Amino acid sequence: MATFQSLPGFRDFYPEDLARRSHLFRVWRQNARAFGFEEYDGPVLEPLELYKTKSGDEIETQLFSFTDKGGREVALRPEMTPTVCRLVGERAGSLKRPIKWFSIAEFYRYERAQKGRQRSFYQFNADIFGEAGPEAEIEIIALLVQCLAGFGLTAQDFYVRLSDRDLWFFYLESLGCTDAESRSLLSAVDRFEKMGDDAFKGYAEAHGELAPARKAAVLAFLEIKSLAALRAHLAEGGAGSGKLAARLADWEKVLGGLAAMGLGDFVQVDLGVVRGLAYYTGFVFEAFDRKGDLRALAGGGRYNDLVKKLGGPDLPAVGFAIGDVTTGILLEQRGVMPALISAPDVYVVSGEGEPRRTALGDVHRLRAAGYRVDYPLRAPAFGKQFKAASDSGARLALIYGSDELAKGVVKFRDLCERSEREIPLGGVAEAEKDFFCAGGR
RNA sequence: GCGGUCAUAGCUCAGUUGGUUAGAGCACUAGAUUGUGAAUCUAGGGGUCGCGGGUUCGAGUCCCGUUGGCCGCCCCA
Repeated sequence: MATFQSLPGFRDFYPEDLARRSHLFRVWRQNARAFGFEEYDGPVLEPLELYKTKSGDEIETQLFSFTDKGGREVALRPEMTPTVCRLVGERAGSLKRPIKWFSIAEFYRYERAQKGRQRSFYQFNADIFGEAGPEAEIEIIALLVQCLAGFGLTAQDFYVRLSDRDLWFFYLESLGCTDAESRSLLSAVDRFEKMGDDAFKGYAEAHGELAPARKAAVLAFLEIKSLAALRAHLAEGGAGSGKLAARLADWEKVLGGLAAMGLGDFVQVDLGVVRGLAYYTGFVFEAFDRKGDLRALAGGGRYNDLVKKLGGPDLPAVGFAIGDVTTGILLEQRGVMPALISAPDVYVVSGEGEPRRTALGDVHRLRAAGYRVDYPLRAPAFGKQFKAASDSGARLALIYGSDELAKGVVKFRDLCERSEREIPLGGVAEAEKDFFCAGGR
């Protein structure tokens, strides 16, 4: 049996594992629909160039890529964003705005697997296209919160850190930074939390030592953890700059909208988050567990230039993705992963011969009516069958024996109450209906 | 790509300074039990001890390599 193993970073999903995964998908799908998002999907295999165009040539080292038999350079999808940009871009002219789409799909990345990260994983992706205003951020962040809160997680379990790459650029510009310097500084900000002062080494190498005053300004800015602090900081710097003032107004809208939805406790201003991805153009956000011992649960932001860059029309967009691996770990940790046992509604016990034939007729009728019905394929002794009925987790057992048949009845046993009554043959479907509608389920 | 650590049954593990045919609990199957439930007793299936090589009269045990898991670094769309 040890001859073949699954590939590193790829998981087997035994029924109990798949039940957990399906639980995630169910909650995500249900909430996305509640928010008015439509589900889509795309190909698992895409042209390698699609990802190189979006992320640069180096990305290939992180991809499952190969040359197909037709000589095409292809890659298993490592993310959904380029695909959905293509889909939306192709029909942008005929799609009603705003375009609110979601998907649940499997992705592949050729990376070293570790805690919370596999080479194959699933993501819920949600995006809004065609709305450039901060109203789209409110909607997408609210969905992100609900896609975690929907499991029973609270603001004590996780939170969303909200930042803004535009704000950073405008701020650095007001400090006199060139565009190249700003980009380098943002990459330092991204690493600062983890690396401390070493994060600025890359900047020093490229642009010379960072002036102390400028560094102090950057550090003060990334420490900002509230809207009030941001407001005060910008006022202090005499941020009369129209750009900064306009961004601040957008911040007021986003945080005000989320507060109005009752989600204020889930969102934390945190300019220390910038996300390394160069394609983000405005607000960026990441969801983390409050204890901080897991990697990011979800990440997203605005990417107004990407659809165009990938060959589509000029279409503003904002979106996020949640992964199944870290989310699953968090749900287990917080004890909100339900016990997902798959029990039938009814277990049918029968004798051999005529009783069994009668039972099979009812088994099928009940199944066709939508009940989950199980029975032993090869009927063993009655004692065994009762144990099997009990083990199955079914609420009800139906008993077809020669004694019952002789009387024209079926025994209807409530396995929880351990009570039993007789119902007339042919009245089974109706009795089930009465039982389960009365709250027997 | 780099470092640490681990690997015995489906699961959790035991296995003596290297010594006969590798064990236990749980789980699974069957019987006791041809009509009433989580019990008990009995029996059974399931292992090339991750894989390969070396040392040795003899390796689950010692050595080397390799693959895989876990943890961390790089990266993280």
